[in-house]
Amino acid sequence: MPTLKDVAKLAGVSTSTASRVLTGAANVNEATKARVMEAIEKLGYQTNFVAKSLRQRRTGTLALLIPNIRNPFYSIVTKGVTAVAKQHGYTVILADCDDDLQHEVETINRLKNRWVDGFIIATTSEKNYDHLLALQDSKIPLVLLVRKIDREITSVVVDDYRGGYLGTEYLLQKGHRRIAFIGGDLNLSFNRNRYLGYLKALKDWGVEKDEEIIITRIIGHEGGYQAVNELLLLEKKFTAVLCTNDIKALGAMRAIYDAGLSVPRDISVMGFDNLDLSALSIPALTTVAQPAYEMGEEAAQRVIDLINNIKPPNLIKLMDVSVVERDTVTVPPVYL
Amino acid sequence: MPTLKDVAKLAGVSTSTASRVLTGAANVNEATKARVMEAIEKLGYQTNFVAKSLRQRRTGTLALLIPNIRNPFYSIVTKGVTAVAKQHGYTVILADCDDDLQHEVETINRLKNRWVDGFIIATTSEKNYDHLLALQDSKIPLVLLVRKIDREITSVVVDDYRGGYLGTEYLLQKGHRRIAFIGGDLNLSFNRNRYLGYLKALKDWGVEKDEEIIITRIIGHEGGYQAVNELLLLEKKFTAVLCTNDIKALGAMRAIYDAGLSVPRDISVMGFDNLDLSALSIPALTTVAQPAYEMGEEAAQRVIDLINNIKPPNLIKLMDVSVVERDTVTVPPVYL
DNA sequence: ACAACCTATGAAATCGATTGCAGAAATCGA
DNA sequence: TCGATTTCTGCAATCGATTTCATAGGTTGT
Repeated sequence: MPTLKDVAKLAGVSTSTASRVLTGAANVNEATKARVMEAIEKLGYQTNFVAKSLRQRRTGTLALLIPNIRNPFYSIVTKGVTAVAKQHGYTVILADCDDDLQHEVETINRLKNRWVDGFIIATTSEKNYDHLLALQDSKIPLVLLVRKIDREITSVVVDDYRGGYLGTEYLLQKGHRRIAFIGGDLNLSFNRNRYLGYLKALKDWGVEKDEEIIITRIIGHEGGYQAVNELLLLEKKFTAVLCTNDIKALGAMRAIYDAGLSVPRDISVMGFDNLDLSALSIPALTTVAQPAYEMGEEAAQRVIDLINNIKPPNLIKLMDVSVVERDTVTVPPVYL
Repeated sequence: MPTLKDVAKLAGVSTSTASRVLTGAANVNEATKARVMEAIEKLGYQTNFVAKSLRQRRTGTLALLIPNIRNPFYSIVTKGVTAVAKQHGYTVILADCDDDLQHEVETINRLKNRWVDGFIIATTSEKNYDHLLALQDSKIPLVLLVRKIDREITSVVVDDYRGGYLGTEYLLQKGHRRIAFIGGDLNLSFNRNRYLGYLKALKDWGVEKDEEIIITRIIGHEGGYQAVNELLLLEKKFTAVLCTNDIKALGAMRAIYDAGLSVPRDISVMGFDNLDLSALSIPALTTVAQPAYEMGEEAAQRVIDLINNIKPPNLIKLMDVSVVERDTVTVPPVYL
């Protein structure tokens, strides 16, 4: 691989001048510039980014930490991040933390030593965030994504409260009054907010909440399946289920199907996320859509702004949600 | 951030000695070593990888290029790669090429300048591979993944021929004789091999192939949907469909469902991939499983071996496949 | 014509580590 | 005891770019 020295020699100038041509610095004679360009062309020279990084103390890389890339939501987020990063000439280092806090802490450390210019982090745990505060203190630009903590850190999150509200409201508008809730760990802010949105919608429509058809701490597909089975055992009638993600909703649908009931004729199901697979299920899942791609874009834009010392107008960007109507919600059966 | 110089000063030694302690070089006095370690501890020193990379001419990073991270198959592959990379102290740069050859070429160039130690590439196009040959020539370790080209390059691919054969055989064993085929572009080796496996199984069982129920060049969910609709119009009876991926299979299932028929009672459906979502569909999809995670692991191991000048025993690693029995395949309806 | 000021360029320092070479100190052998 | 060998350490070069500083030569203004 040719170096700048080779280019300079061929062009008959010093490396300083050759470098000036590359960086587009002002004072370079047109003729010399042309000679240098020619040499660059002839040798097929390309800047060595490692050397450049060392000298400039910046590497042109962004780190993106996510809990688990197998969750399709995060692969869409990732695409949004990389698209914007590429536009601005940044390379993205993707780190999958395997839903493990320890892993996350180690990764941050490792990448710090590699002089990553900025971090975008969808943290595994919202409770233990000492490492995030430490990172913030070390002055490396940091943007939190999806998950946020209770401190002054630039964040991009979805309006989960509104999402919970809209999803519930949609069911209420269809005529449902007995709406079961299948959610995740309420210690995570997004789960909690979706739940609060659900409660608020019920309240606004004058529907009494019923603790018995509210199930939380549910994880994954199997969790959704089990939750519905429990609900069906209760013999308490419910005509719709609001799930806090699409995966749980698919598990719920299977339980309903296995019980010999039909979606949406007997029970309507509502998801949350709008993953690709929600359009593929049979019947196709009605769900609250999160703008995953846009969130990735926004986070990347923000971290790049921080790198360039541009302060964002607001610390926390709340992304909007919307209901995507498909085939798992209909009016409730008359026998209620 | 403290540098090695700071450490050396605090320990009262030269940077050379401090460096020797870090790199674990032989001749360092135990007492000095201890003093240096103490200084490292006290300052919280951590090696600067940019400087280290420049001097050692290696960066400790691997590049993983994939066509599209939204394809869940590749997110599993990615996890396999990163797991092994981490074990060996490598950081992975993931590049999503958006199914675009030009994008792939540019990315390779960009990463070359960053002195990536090795490349793992699931190339977008198997036809245009000049850039891959050039990369091979530049002596940077390279492993091809999933997609392969017709040259002497270390590759990790799945035994697609056997996959096509096994899937078909499974249907034949269940009693099916009229098996439709819904496949992708036969110019891609994996599609072609799956198709050839299908033909061979038919032949081995003495079943005549029928071009009319063989549809190729199908893309995605919608493609699978359309393909089945065309097949149903033919009024040629078929009792099973072999799809060359799970997404197409889900599209096929929806078409069958929309036609008022039932899977598997009227028509059996077989997929290929064994994505997470194939377990979530209703009924759950019977499919030919590819060991995506293991392929990622294998590719990472191979590229690391190449970096360390360990030659692999065979140039092309053929990963095994297996049929995962779920609920979309049963014996054909009697009326045939 | 002379001071003041540009313009264009090169020499050398710098980023932060690793490593070849040389030499001091310690150990060994006879 | 003296030379030979081994052990340990430091100096300085190196990786490949960027950037500060100095300066030669040219231009401008008065």
